[in-house]
Amino acid sequence: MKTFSPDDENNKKLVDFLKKLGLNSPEIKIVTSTEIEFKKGENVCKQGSFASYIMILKEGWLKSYIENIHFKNTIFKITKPFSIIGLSCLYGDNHYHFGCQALMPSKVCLVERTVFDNIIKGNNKFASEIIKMYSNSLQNLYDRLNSISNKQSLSKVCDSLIYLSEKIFESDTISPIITRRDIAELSGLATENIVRVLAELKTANAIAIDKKEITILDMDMLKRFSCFG
Amino acid sequence: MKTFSPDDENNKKLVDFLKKLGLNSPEIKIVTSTEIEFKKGENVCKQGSFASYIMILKEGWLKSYIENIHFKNTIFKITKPFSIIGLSCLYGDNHYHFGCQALMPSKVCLVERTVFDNIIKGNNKFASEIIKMYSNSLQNLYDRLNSISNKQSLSKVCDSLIYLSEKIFESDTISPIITRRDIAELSGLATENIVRVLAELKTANAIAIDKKEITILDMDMLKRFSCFG
DNA sequence: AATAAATGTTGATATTTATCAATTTTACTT
DNA sequence: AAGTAAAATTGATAAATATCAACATTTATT
Repeated sequence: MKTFSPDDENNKKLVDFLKKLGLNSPEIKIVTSTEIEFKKGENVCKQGSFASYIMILKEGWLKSYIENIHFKNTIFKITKPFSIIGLSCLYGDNHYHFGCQALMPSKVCLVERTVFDNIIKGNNKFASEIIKMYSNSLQNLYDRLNSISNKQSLSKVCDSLIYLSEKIFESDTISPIITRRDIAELSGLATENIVRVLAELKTANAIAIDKKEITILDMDMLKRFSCFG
Repeated sequence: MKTFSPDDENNKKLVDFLKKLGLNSPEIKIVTSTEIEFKKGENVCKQGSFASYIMILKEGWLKSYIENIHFKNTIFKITKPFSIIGLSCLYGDNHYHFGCQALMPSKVCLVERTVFDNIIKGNNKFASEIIKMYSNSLQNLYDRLNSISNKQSLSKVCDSLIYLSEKIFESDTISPIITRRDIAELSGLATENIVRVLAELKTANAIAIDKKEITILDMDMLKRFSCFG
């Protein structure tokens, strides 16, 4: 008698995801052969280090960020399964231009860059799907840049909350795995200001706060604040 | 007797560029069939409008930017021939997520999105080259985000000058087609601050200013300021 | 369960940058 | 070449945000 563990279930979903991207069974076998576990807070990749791998997030949550000299990070993406991380390093100067850290215990498949590249070159459907991911990544970065570069704190925080709710958690509730500091680094602000803006939004009944969990009560209001600048 | 105009010369270079990307003669014919001229200051594409075309810059210079409600733009890229613009719109929600304007009289080849997509799907070498461009675009956006989100004005301006000198003009001299306002929008600062920081850099003998033309005298110093944060 | 460590919160203050206003210089148009 | 428009510059001021310090709360560890 065969028993199904949560892991089997997850494996099946991963294979489905990869099939939809156009990979055949041998290719799927190749890209899922190396699996690594990361604890909460562990570095999945370090900015500046040699970019040997493209990573496929199989389980857990990650944050990708750019770090500057004074250890002040800018998070530009939160990722959930199943996502591919490191596409920007597929070509270029061979180094990761960003850091990536696990927000909770996570499992990641590592695929050597050259292997990944060869699959792309031999599989048009897959190449096309990868290009779609690049398009999305660029659009996401444009959105971040727009928010961070020419808006004020209230709008920035609203943008971050909208991003987390709509794009990441697909829920009114933002998981407590996201800290105030994460929101700060996502918004390009200091943590203390996040706390203050969140308090404002709570007073305006736009959000509810239960310890670290934030629930969006009035998305329209957040969007108005976001547009207002 | 055949006479060569500057335009013929330019056509030849464009064809060479496209050949290197892996396009064959019929494909080159297709992507260069529609050519449009833009005057200085004209919109090449407008943020929010329907994204029908991928654009190939054949002659001139363009700036790509994100505009917010209060008409405060953030330039994220300056482009010179030969560059492909609009790759982020190849898939997705069918709208340009950025605006693009001619910095001087420019010529652009328009390629319908679907046509471009079909070529990618049938030409592995070209797909691979396009993916390289996506990688570069992402890396450039990471750099911009890093500069704009967690540095101070001096460092931001240095980043912009380094970008313009090394990546764009490939010269110590930054062309006067770049205005103070352009540098401001590239750095995420107000124009008045750009003037002040440039004056500072001039005093420090890091740059020389002749009207609108800026010459970098001490790149090392700029890089130190850039890193300092 | 107790303790330590990390995260969150609040108020006061300093710093940075934007804005505004006035003027000069440069570029464009006829 | 004159006149107009656009861009650059300067100083003064206002606004926004970061920083610092002190403390509270939550989470992790033994």
